Amino acid sequence: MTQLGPGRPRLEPRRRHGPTPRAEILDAAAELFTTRGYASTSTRSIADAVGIRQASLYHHFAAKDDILDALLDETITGPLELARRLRADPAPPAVRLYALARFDVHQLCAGRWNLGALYLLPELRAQRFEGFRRRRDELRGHYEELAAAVAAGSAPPQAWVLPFRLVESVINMRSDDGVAPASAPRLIPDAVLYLLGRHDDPAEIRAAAEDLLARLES
Amino acid sequence: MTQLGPGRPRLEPRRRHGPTPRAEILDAAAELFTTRGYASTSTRSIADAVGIRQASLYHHFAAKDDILDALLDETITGPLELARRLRADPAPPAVRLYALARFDVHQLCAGRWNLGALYLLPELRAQRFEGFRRRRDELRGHYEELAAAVAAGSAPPQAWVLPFRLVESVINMRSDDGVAPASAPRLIPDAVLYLLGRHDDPAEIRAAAEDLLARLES
DNA sequence: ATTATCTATAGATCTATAGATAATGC
DNA sequence: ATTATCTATAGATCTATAGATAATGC
Repeated sequence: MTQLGPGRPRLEPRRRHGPTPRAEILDAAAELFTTRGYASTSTRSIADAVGIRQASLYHHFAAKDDILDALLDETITGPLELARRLRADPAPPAVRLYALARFDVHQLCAGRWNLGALYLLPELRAQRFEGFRRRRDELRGHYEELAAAVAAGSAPPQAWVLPFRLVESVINMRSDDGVAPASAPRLIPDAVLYLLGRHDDPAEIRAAAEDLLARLES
Repeated sequence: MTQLGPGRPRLEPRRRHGPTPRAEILDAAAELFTTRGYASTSTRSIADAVGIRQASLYHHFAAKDDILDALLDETITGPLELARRLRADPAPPAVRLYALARFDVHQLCAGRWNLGALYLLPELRAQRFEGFRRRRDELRGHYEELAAAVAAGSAPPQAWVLPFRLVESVINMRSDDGVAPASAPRLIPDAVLYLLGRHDDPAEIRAAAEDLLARLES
């Protein structure tokens, strides 16, 4: 069949396309966890979606928990690394905040599944996921620090807590509409600036943020 | 023991305080569903939290589904009824939108459990919960209609989709912080107006919205 | 008679482990 | 030898139903 390396051949053809069995499992789990829920998704249904036996999952992950944790880690790493780099960057805070929001919204929209929806799972309150929660709290702290530096006098008091929430809102939009809103990568960062009292045309900041992202990603 | 009416006495003392066994069950389920997840909460654990046997739940609800549906219905009814009344009200759109946001945020904050967190459960995509989804979509439509009427020229394009999302964000705040943010009932409605281009002091609109709510609730 | 509980249990899962098997690669 | 799969299954659930029981209220 489609034998790619060592190991006993599968009985079923490949149904997910990923570079490794691990990636195939993560892709299937991402779909099922986001559309049916984590606890409602059995390891059997993940295996079925991949085209392997239920027990074969355990060659790649020691427990069901670990599949969810791997997905969470994948999604938080990008924005968190970016936020850390932005912290030390000499660009103006408004440009840095715009860049972070734009990157984060794009990633939340671009993925094949709405992985951001996993962030709100009550299951993440368990001790098992403390590592993820801490990383996400750090990301939120970076947003708030940047937003506080950007906020102008006319903005509503405490508006600096809202940019992070506006970015998260694309998760809800995507969940309600079924597709990622095409306008979000521009609308949300623009709204972030506006809400913080920057009412001038954001074109300049937007362009500077794109340059900054290109610079930091290289 | 604390025998309040007909029926065989419980073996355990009451642990939840509600006017009826049904209310006790809903209270226990609200806590467990929001803190551990819907699918992760067994009917046994709900019964334990109430102080009855697992099978006794089924005297009050025909299925586990129905407990969740009852909770969802409780939370959407208030804002939805208000939004319907506001639609025909002669008050200015900004006052009506402020009133709706203020009422909704207050309810999301005031409840003993963070029931809004249930809205994002992937389980709600099942056919079973279509009724709830439709009611929530209607509420969202009311927000967008009012917001579009309020939006001033300087607001970011499509900003009218954001007020509903800002209101929802108190769910995430409450989930992340563990407690409802005390400032939210003022911050969020203020931010809604600000984001739609109304930058003048919101005190007047706020006062008018309070009056409107007092009038409509009587 | 009606009600709300109880006991007991069927039948269907579900996660994870043990150990066999069929490839590749040295 | 190493790897990725397979088969088989233990043991622990979990939801829902059947039917008994112990109150209240007419």
